Amino acid sequence: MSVSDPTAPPHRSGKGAQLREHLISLIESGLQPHDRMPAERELAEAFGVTRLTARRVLDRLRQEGRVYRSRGAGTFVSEPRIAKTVELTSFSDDMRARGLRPGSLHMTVRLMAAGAEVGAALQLSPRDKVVQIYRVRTADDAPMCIEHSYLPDALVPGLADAPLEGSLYEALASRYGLDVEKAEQSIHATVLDTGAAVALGVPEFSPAFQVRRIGFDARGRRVEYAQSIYRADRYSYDMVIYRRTEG
Amino acid sequence: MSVSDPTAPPHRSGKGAQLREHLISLIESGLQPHDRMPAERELAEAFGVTRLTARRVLDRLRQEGRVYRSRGAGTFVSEPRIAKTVELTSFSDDMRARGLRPGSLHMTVRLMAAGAEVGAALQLSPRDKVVQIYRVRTADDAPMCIEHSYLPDALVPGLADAPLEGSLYEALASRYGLDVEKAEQSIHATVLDTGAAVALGVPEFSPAFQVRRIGFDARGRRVEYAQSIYRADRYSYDMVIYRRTEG
DNA sequence: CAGTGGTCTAGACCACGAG
DNA sequence: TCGTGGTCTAGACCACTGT
Repeated sequence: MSVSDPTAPPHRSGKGAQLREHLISLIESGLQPHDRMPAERELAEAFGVTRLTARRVLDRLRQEGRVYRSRGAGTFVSEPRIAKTVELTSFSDDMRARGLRPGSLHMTVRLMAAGAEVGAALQLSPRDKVVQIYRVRTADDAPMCIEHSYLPDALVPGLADAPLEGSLYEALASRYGLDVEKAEQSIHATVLDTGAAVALGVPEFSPAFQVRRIGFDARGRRVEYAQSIYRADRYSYDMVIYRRTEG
Repeated sequence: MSVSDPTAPPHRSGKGAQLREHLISLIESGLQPHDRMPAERELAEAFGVTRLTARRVLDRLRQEGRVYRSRGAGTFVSEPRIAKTVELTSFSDDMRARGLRPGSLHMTVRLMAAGAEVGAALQLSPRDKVVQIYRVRTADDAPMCIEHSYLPDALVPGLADAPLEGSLYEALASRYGLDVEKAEQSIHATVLDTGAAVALGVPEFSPAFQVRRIGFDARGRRVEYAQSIYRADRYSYDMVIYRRTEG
């Protein structure tokens, strides 16, 4: 069948992925918002797949907010997305999605004991070793947020010795085979204390987001605890959310 | 086949829904976190459904964060959720999920011209009529947020005359058949001005969330524009997010 | 009424994980 | 090697929408 490419991740090949690419280009260049998409049976015949395959692709596009579906009527192009779907992204990807160039300042990496707060978040003993990464993250070279990340040293041996560049998540994947698949995140509104205000280059007591995040891999292991402070004047949290489909 | 019940909404009946109920009770009472769930083929045979049906149910449980899946290994129970999945909820449901009793103070309802900001958000002419609903929302009788909601008068005729109690979304569904299925939401960190601080009963310049939301129905019509200010000392935004499954 | 999406059946082959 | 999830085929009946 010559369908498989052992180096490709799941989803990348397969008929569904090809149909998906076609539909996305259709949405982005051929159709207007609220235009009707081809019906499931139509797509199935035109692309030589079964209706189920066409359906899965359309369902995913709906989940992403690109189309909406109405039983008995059809599938329709959504209005252009002004906000991103809620998903887990690295700071780098997040900034690029906003049209900004990500960077880092003042990075320090060190090995330390987890202590109470980090230990509780990562479910380690307070005496267990963690790698702490401190960075001032920049967007178009201006400070955007202060980030403290903590990773269990047992999962990332030697990380403290090899300086990392760019995305931490990419480094975790390539060096340790660790993929952060899920995160629990809590966002608070706060104001900046003196130290944070200086680091971000804004006045003291400016409004800010405080984000605490625990990252999990596919097996449910706690891989990362991150605490970030974002400048509110440059950052807003935009999302598309859906009502639960059922009780 | 006697499967259908004309009064039941989609999903409520059907073999998938029954299997789902069984699996949820399994997760909540029979299994521990990281225990393996029955395999797809096993469930299919035990419940007299095809593997595809069992698979859809498990996939949905994964999407909700209740299980995680690993190719070649199996499907496993997730750790208890300490944060809610991101989904569109009414203020009332949100508060109840946090174990608080929702209420309202100082509600006023009036008919007004949309004007520039509301008109742009709802894609109406600035001279079109909208219903404005102002409420101070309470949790356990203490102020939690200030909310201004705007709805196109053409979609909710007479809403301004009949006082509403409880959830706005429930009233929209029961009186007008309007279901808000999707929302675009933008959250900013800010500090309270004098008027908002007085209404919420906290000091001036206290940190706060400002939330702007546009609600859409299943056909993509703009049904609601809401602007809310939440006290940061009582409110945090908690969520579970997932990494995109593919490029 | 015809056409649409929602659900389901009964199989199949593949890639991956663990023993 | 064997069981798992991931993908796919070729049909079917139902509920709902719009004409």
